[in-house]
Amino acid sequence: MVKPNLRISSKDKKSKSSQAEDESAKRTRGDTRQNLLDAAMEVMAEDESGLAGLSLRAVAKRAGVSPTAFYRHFPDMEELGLAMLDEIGQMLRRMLREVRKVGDPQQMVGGSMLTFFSFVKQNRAKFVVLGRERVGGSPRMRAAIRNQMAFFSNELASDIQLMGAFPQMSQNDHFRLGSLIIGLAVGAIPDILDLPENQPEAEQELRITMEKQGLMLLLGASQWNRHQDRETDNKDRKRRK
Amino acid sequence: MVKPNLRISSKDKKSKSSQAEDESAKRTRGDTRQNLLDAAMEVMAEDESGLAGLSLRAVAKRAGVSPTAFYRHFPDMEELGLAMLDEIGQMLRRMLREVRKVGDPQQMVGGSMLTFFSFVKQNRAKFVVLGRERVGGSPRMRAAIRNQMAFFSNELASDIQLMGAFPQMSQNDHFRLGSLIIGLAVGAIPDILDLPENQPEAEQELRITMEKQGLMLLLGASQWNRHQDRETDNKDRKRRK
DNA sequence: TCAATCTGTGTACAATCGTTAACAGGAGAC
DNA sequence: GTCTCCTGTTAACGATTGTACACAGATTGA
Repeated sequence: MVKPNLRISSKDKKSKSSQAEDESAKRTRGDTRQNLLDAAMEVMAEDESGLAGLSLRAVAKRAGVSPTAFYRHFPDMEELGLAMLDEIGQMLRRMLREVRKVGDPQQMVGGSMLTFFSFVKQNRAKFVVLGRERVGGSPRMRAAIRNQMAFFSNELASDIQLMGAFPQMSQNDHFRLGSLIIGLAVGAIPDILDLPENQPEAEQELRITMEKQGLMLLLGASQWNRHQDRETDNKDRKRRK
Repeated sequence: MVKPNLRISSKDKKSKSSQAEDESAKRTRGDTRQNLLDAAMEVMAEDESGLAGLSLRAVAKRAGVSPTAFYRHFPDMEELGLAMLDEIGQMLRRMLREVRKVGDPQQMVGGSMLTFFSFVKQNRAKFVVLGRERVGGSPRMRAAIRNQMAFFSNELASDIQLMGAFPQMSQNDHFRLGSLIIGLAVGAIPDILDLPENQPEAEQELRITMEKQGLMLLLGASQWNRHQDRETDNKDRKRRK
């Protein structure tokens, strides 16, 4: 089983990251590093290339800075990518905190989909990066993303376990359920991102589908042990810690 | 591999590349178009960029052809990408045919994961393209992939429906189940592709997880209507073609 | 106060990019 | 035979790329 090794933000210097989304204002003064990060995400979201195909000069120009200034903050594009991932991780943890307030699994899944939706729409660029680099990025990038996802699967799993809804389900299977739910959400990212703008019914449709699918998962989990028992629990006693 | 080569001062440039790779045998003569397609997929699989960041010249060189020859077959890189998708679709349909031989849903899910695994490993480059362009590609590309996936969800759904395992489940919910399973498989693509080479136990672990997750889905589906009935069956009047 | 360190600038250069243009060999139709 | 596509070539272009270098103001520490 994957052990999540969460990479905490490395540098945490001023970290006065402005939450305001005003494009022009936030670029006017100071923190070039942050501007470069934001610029990179913007360019990636508009343009249709991955981090690998991202032009250093384009990023610098978008950040309102000369190309060579880039090297003052990042030795590499990949390093910038990893820094982006830190930001994305923070955002995701914020999301997790919002999801965690509920105490009932069923309600939690339903509500989670709602928060997930709003987070994707509010942090569009970040999710573009996330979804894109998960498959296309460098090995380091992919590994980092996989870690993030494993971390969330774990958190989700232990949340559900603490709720005690499925008391006989093993920890491993709790984790599998968690990663199943996370996978459902992550898999829906491209669908959410490509949602037609002025057509709320399509969004509603997708939302309902996701909610129903989430409930289906939970329902399966609730029957899991019963099923496992009937199946004369064959090859699952190999590791149960 | 020996071209006519009757120009006066030819440089014999491909003497090196013609021997090293097993792949190069198939592009010795004839069908340049196919060679370009294969070359593009190879470059994409090795390189870590999407189709957008793919160099026309690199593809041409890999195909053993001059850059300008590209235009004889494709006006555009995107057009080549769509052609690639056609090939990928064929491959997927081949896979579907192999999966369909089973008559029992539970067995089918278990077996499907196996065939899926072997297909991913056998067609690595194609799955790299598929997973990557699903999120990062051009709108046309993304739409085409979404279509493919919807097609497969549909096929899978009607297969399951024909088996009659969940008689009271609506067609819509059958479709949701289908896309849930497809999503599970697609979501696992990056995990499978990144599997360490010489470590079969990790692969086995992933396979078990996928199988269990698939079964969890089915289990949830089997309880679906019971649950729905209890839930004061809300409105589910959507259209599907 | 002087010196050092950051952080930005502009210039420059070699590679590589996509694309156009002119041209040549081969194959089939006549 | 000739004529005409089809498919490949080389040469060349202008643009854009990443990066190295030298330099300048601003901040900081002594």
